[in-house]
Amino acid sequence: MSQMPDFSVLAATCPSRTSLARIANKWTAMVVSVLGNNGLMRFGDLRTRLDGISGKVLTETLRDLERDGLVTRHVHAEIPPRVEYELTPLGFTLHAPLLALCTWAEEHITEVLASRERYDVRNG
Amino acid sequence: MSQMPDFSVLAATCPSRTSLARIANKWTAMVVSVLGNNGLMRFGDLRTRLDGISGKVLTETLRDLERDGLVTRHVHAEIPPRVEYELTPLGFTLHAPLLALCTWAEEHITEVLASRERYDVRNG
DNA sequence: CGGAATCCAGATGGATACTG
DNA sequence: CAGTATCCATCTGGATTCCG
Repeated sequence: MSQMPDFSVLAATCPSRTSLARIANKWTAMVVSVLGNNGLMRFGDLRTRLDGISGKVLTETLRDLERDGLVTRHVHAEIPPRVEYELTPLGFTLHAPLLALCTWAEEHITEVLASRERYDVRNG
Repeated sequence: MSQMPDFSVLAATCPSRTSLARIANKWTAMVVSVLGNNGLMRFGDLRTRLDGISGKVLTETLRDLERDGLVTRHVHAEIPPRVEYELTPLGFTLHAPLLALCTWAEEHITEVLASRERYDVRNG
């Protein structure tokens, strides 16, 4: 039978690590979660939903996701312009895992905050 | 019935976003994956396993994980010193989700690389 | 051995102004 | 509206050195 090359994110020069760096990222998790929940979304709506993100960072995040094949960009020839984004099938395979991270953060923040307080009291 | 406060990572000032920023991170994903697979591990072994990580970054990552209650640090009074790390029960709840991200990167890197090439040809 | 401290180059990210 | 371009402050992370 044919042999798949062995990729490991643990190897410093393995290309898979560059992909991990993109998906294991705060904004990526939020963008993929929101796009996965809502389907097609305009740039501006995405920006509003991801409270606090700057236009520059959202643009860069979306462009990187598009480059990796996780998001599709739809430009409409209208004035004013309308640009919409949606997950590709590949991107959608990340929706559940990344949404899980967002949900984890929300569900466990009370424990995390308590741990931080204990840690900060013990130390400086 | 009692009411849980609503936490949302989508809200810029919600503390859960600080927790998401910590867990949705390349090195966190790798550290938690490796610790979850191997149990108790020495600092040096972890450093060797996470090929390419600098001592400084590994120290900081582990300290932040410890502060958030995801990792425990065990210091042994020996010469030379031995320091071991392991996931807490809370940290272990992240093992499967974060390992899934590492595995995703390895399993889909071929598609991702192909997409990057197409993108780079179309654009500059 | 497992750090802490220091130094420093480069990446990141915000604010602002401008454009099709 | 959805960017792009520019400027600039901050953060990140590597390399090196030193210590218990």
